Amino acid sequence: MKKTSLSDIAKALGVSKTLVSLVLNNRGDEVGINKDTQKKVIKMARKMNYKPNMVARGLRLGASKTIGLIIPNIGNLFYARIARVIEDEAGKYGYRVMSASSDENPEKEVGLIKVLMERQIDGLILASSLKDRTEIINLRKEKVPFVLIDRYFPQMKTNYVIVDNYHASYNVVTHLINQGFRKIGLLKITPSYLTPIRSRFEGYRDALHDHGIRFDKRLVKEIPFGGISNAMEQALPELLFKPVSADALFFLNNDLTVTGLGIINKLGLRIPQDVAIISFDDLKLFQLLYPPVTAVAQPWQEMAKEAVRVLMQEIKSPGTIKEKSQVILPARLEVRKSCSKF
Amino acid sequence: MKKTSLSDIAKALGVSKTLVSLVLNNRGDEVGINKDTQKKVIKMARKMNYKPNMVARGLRLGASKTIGLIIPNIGNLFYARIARVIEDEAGKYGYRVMSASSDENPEKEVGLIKVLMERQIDGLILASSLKDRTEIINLRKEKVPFVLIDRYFPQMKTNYVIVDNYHASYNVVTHLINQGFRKIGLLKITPSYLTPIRSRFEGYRDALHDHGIRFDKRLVKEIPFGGISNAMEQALPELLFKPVSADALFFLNNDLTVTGLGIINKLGLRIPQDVAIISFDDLKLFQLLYPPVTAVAQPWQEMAKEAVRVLMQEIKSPGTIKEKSQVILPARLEVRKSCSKF
DNA sequence: TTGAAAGCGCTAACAA
DNA sequence: TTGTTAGCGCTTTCAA
Repeated sequence: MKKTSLSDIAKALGVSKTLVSLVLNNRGDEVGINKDTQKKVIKMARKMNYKPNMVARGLRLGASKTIGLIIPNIGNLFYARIARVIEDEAGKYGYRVMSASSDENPEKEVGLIKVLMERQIDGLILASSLKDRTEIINLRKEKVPFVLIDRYFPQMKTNYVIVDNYHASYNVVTHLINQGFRKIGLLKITPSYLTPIRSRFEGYRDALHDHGIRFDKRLVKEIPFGGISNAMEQALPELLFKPVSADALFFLNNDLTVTGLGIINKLGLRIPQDVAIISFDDLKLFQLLYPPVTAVAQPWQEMAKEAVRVLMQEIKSPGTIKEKSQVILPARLEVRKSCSKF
Repeated sequence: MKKTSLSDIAKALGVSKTLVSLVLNNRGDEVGINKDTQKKVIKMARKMNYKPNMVARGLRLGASKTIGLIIPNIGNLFYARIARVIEDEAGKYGYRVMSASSDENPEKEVGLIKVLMERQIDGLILASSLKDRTEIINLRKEKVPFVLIDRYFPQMKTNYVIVDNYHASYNVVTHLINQGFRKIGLLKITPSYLTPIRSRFEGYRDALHDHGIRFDKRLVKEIPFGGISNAMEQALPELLFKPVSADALFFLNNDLTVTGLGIINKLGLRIPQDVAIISFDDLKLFQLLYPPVTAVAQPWQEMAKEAVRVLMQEIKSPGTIKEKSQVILPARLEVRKSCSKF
């Protein structure tokens, strides 16, 4: 038993497809179709359990009512929450979302973009791990409406919604310095060309500089996305013991913090007496750790909402808006006990 | 500048669409198309930046190469991780996934099923919040291949991949009893008709019974999905203080545990001296809490993998397999210090 | 107030 | 070795 189509209904009723289509799209009155005919059509549609084929509709209309979402990893709570909000917001406009994880892998990301484009997405929200912007320039050439989130390309005029990483990081480091810490280790996720990572690094560097503390590159470690555990097992002792002897650690994402806390625990070090801790990206459980972990709470909800808003605007009036929407959201430092001296 | 289609290439080359289609689908040799012609076609396709329109292809072929995933909330790490694995696994077969969150709301879920069906998904993975199976019976009538995960319908012969909730829960409670706890509070998420919740409850009840402990319904609290915080603020004091005075709490999902821990903390109670804690569903940070939280680690990875495997099998040979795949995976109890009397 | 026909981009049967 | 034609299910002119 095949699915019923418009013409099945039309045939059953001895009318035309057009008529059925019109009625079922609530354009019956507008066009002036007999009320009774309308009733008949609707009744028959229900009786035959008709479900419109949105794919066919999309093909005809040239719009799939689907947006793509590419993020590093939907299995990371930061992005999972964003995905959730995007799903809800896009849903309000009748859009569904197809999401895909890039694993911070540029080649994979390029592949995903291609796949999603082939599936005729009407727009794309992208937390890109791309190194250079050529791929983004391509995107623009293809005329897909898109919005960058979390990461952007400073040299390019695109839509984006990001967090003010520089100041958030600057504030973190300033706070640590004010608390009396001087040897602040920084744990970056790679690839380190990602704009949030770079901005956070610059905030770190400038805050040190502005407080007269010399930058020591031994305090900065890069941790590859694909092998966090191993890299951290090696990096943390190097940072925490002689000769480097960091007295504070600043983790640049939630995975790093969680893994880092585990290792610090195993090493038998006390927080904050032996080492202070601050995390970029906040998790609920951070409040319940002993001691509670200070963290930068990112405005993920606003970011997702704004991204959808901007994308919908771009989809509605493609190209007409000359100035791109560029949104920079502040992050909040949640000071807890993991970074207080004494 | 519109996108290039097959016929654009055909026109540019003065050949037929068929030819182009055949070549681009790597069926050139099979059919026996001139090597040179093939080269020309491929070159022109590249030159014109051709991207196949999978929607049109899907319409023609009657297969979208898309599967739907409906879960309670992709913003919950348990489901986010599952979604990630499903994405990866389905990708291996050339499928993309469209996910949607039901918020444990049956009406919303029915709506989502409809929307996804309209979008011509080839299959559905469903962590259902439906109360009765009529909707699932409909699904079967529609002939969409589907697999239930996490939750199932005992009276129905469907594909499903679930966790052995009953025994996991039985083991938890037995462990608590062996540790000397007697007044074990149970915090269920609603709707409580969900099979995992029911099975866990039954495991709880039977374990108590088998150890000669009387079931006390005052020890069981239902927490609505939509208002966890408020409900817990009220429920926990009722459980923990007189006259009920629970000496242990068993939380039936990670949200409950996280919220619960926060409240216990605020109440100034010590774990496990004042109250022991066990969580259904494990989180990395549970190991780092003070004390570390005992938890049931669910095999989410296997569950997701199996679900995709079964679904792909069902899609490939629809209806031919008479016996449905029913997979029940064991869960592991990770004993930590939050539930030891010592 | 309704219908016929074209066409979105693709593939498959059949012909040449 | 290649082309013609039909049709997936839908909407939209245009005509009646």
